[in-house]
Amino acid sequence: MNLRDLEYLVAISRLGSMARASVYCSVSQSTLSIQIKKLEEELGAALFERRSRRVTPTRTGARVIERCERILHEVRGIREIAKSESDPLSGDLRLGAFPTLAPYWFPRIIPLVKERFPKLRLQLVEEKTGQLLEGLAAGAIDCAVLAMPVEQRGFEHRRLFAEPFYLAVPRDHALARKRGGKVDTARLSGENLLLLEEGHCMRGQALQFCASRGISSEGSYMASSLETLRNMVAAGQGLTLIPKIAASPAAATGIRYLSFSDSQPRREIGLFWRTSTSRRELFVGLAKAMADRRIYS
Amino acid sequence: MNLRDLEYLVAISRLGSMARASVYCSVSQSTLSIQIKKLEEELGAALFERRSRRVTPTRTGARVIERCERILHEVRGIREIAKSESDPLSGDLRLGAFPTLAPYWFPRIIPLVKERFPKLRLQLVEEKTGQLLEGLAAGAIDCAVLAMPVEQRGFEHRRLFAEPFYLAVPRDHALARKRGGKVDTARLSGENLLLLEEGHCMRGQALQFCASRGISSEGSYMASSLETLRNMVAAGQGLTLIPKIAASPAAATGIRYLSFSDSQPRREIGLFWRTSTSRRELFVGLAKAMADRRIYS
DNA sequence: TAAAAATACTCCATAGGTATTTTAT
DNA sequence: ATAAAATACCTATGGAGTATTTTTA
Repeated sequence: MNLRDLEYLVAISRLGSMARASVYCSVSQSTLSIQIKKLEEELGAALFERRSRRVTPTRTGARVIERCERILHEVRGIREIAKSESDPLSGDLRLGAFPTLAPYWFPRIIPLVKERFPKLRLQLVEEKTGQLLEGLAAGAIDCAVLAMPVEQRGFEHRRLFAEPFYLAVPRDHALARKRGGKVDTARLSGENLLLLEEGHCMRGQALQFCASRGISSEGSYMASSLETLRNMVAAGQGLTLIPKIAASPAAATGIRYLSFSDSQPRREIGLFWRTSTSRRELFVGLAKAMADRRIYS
Repeated sequence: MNLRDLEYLVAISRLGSMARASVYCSVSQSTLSIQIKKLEEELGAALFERRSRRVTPTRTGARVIERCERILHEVRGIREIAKSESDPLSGDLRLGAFPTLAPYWFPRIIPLVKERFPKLRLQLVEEKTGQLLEGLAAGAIDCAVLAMPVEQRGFEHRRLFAEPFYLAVPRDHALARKRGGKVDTARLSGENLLLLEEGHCMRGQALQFCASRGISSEGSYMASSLETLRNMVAAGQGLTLIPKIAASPAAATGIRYLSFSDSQPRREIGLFWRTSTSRRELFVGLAKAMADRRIYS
């Protein structure tokens, strides 16, 4: 059996004649005659009654042809799907980002994607880096915005931007009074740096920052979000690092954000996808658009 | 595109590997690789992502494979239909009969068919001969019980039985008093023979009977059924012919049925089907069973 | 290095064509 | 006599095989 055979069946049934159907199918009459005969032999049942002026389906044939029509409809559906998604800039796109970036960054790139890739249906996924990598590897996510570097193999990426961390201090803290809003890391010894809980990539970055500068990070409490950290700082529990994108003035109640007068800690952000993807072209384009766009308003 | 290709798609998707799917499909790995590539080219879309350890469907591929599974399910359905109906003694059978036979004969052959052709689903159609011939020719009816001869070409038949006509007379009629329940056609001149309306094959038979024996048949009223004719006879409106099968004692209220002492009028009944049918075997068998069965209890 | 897919080539089964015969009206 | 399907015979496309190369972890 063969999809073409099914088309023959339907055509013969519709036109009531093998000769006419052969014209419709652009094959010879003998081809139809032979193919139908073969199919009947394969199925072990007569599908058509050959009459003098016309060919009519048998009862069995009629039931078979009904199904053929459904099948051919599904096949047309397959071609439609392929056609509509053959444009690499269309279709569903599941984009992941980690929690200390996602809520601040997603709102800014949604309009960008809408404008530059209007046929893309964007689905946003906020997960910690570990989950994102799993999802990416499993194919549940198409691409993800991650802090670099990423150890796991099998991914390709484009760098999007580097983002500085600010030091968040209580408004009434001694450091907050430094003019210029800058602080020297040497001044931080003895301060308590508040950290996010395990699993957040930013926790690692903060720990690295502490380690490289001999700062204590024996946080008695671990926050599960930047917002909690911010509240803790405002409540005078300690200091913390806040990525620039999350340090909007509107969220500065009771807090001052200081940059560093010596070396600025930062995170490098990239867009990652599976090396094996068939949508590489799209992802490269996306990354380019995302890198071009000014993130900080 | 090709049904086999669709099976390949599904197998690869299920097994996550072309090599494993090739074993499952009993073809070589290269065959799958090539066929899938061709299909992807034909559709203009990537269906699988080739990764180092496994092959996974792309978004498009997943949607296509969904449809493939439906299609393959329908195809299995086609094979099922063919298998279940490949037994010529099974399936639906639309059997027609004309109105002066159908209501008396159908009840007697239903048990016969049930017993001898248990897998046959019998559908009974009662129509006048003209309609039956049309339905038969159009394929709406598979076979029909008709009074012979049938002029129209394209049909084959087997004779089932010959059925005598009785003369129905009012119980108090002079003819009813003849001993032995027999009547000579010579005694019928001057009697009024009641007829069925146009379209009933039995009307033609009755007219022929009248013509061949010089009997008047200027019926002022034409009945639409044997039951009406019977009522009219009982009411003393005239005489009529009644086929033996319809002349049960239970239906004899106020009526006597007489046979003829000279030549007995009769109708010959046969089972007819299209010459082009693919179920000839079944119809011949059916006719044989019907002819064997004693009709009159 | 190993495991998988892709490629190169060869072969042949079969869909398809043309010409002709058979069948049924 | 005509119109349609079936058949005979030939061609060629493309599905499938084996052997090998490429790719990626």
